[in-house]
Amino acid sequence: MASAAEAMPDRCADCEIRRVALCGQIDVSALRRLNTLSHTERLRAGSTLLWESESADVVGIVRTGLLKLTASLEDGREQTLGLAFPGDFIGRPFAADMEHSVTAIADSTICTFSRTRFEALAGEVPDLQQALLVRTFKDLDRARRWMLLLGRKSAGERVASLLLETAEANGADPGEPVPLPLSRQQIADVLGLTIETVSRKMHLFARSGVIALPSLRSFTVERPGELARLAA
Amino acid sequence: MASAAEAMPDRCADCEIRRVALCGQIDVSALRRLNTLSHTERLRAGSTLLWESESADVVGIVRTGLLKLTASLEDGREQTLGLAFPGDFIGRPFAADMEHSVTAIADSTICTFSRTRFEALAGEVPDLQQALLVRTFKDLDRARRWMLLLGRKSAGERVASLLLETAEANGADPGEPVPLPLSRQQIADVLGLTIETVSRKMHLFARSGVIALPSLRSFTVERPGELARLAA
DNA sequence: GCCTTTCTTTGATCGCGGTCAAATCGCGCA
DNA sequence: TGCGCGATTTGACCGCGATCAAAGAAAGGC
Repeated sequence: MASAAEAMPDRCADCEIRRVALCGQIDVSALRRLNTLSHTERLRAGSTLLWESESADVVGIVRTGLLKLTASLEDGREQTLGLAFPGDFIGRPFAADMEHSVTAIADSTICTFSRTRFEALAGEVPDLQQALLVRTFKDLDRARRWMLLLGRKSAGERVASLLLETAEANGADPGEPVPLPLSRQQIADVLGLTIETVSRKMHLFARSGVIALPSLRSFTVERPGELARLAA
Repeated sequence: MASAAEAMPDRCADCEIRRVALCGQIDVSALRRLNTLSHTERLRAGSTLLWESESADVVGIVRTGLLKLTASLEDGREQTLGLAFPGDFIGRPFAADMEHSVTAIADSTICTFSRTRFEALAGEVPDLQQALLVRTFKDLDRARRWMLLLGRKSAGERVASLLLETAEANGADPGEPVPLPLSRQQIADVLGLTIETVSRKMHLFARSGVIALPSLRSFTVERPGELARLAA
């Protein structure tokens, strides 16, 4: 039994993402302080939490759902810069303006914190700052690996790469259906392609027996080795 | 006059990058501790300091020169993921393996540190860790902005963007020559294009009077507004 | 259930940028 | 100054992926 001084906040006690998120890397007293700053934000699919080139006064940790980070050109062309899964950190401590928008793809809940108060707490809790640093390095490496895909891979290689990563992230065995949380347009925005090209390549792979497409929002990997080869 | 206890290390006293680098964000006593860990590494243009997918036991701060971060596919296609200018931090604290190579483009000098010792010091000096965090956020936003270029911009827009950024980074006025530290191949690797396309677009802009190409390794901006428009 | 709306698929065509090839430039060096 | 080699430019051509257009399939509303 934990004493009153060590009690974990109710909201955190049964939170499954604590084992993968920042808040699982700090001790209970720091967690209690972090929790006093936090508000739970519920976001419907399609609504935007933070806007590109506007100042943002909140940061947060994704609790449930799925969000995308995007940047756009004036003429409307859009590129998805990354996805934020449960446990991921969003927002920019120590910077006023956002360089990208953050929009919910699925209904999502986010533990949000005042940016300035989070910054202050990070300054006082080295474990928190270090966990955030390690996570940011991972995000940077993820972003850079995606640059190789965007700069040098063909359309087929891009689609195969995404399918492979999705299947692996789900730990799916060959033949087992893998949920696909993104629409065709969202896949195109992630891969830097058009919706038509995405559709064509997926059905090309399906016709050749590498994958199957049992429904719009799922797929199965029939020949993992071949899919890996196609991803280059 | 500083007392002996506060004396700045000789190597740092006259170092011009201290005002832009991590080492300028920490107090003198922490700087002295950091300095005791450091070795000066001299790198000839073309030689590689850190290798993709190999473990790295050093991190460092670029002092002079210019380096590139690159990732490759098995078949030899290469993408430049970023450039490291004087003051930039390279390497991955808290991670054993590199996800990209770090190669000198020009002769360079780097203050290097044992990765594990740097990690230990960062844990003891919150200012150091915070400065590294802020720098990493900036690197992440830089990388993500480049993703928009790689995913959604045309060849002409990519070339114009690079020329514009280079001119702005040099604070060059219209008509004034801007040094171009990259070869055509290196430009192509940064932009996700081929050398032929880069050459064609640069000469197209020169013929239309937007820029001039007085030498292979320099250019001038003749019509800044038009160049900005071309960058989209 | 049926209708509307939106998303996806498929087809036809076009143009950008890659590929292959050759000429030319520029720099180091004898 | 002329030579040699790598880097750059230029040309010809082609294929990939974008664009435009239309049909088909799901999803939501009444």
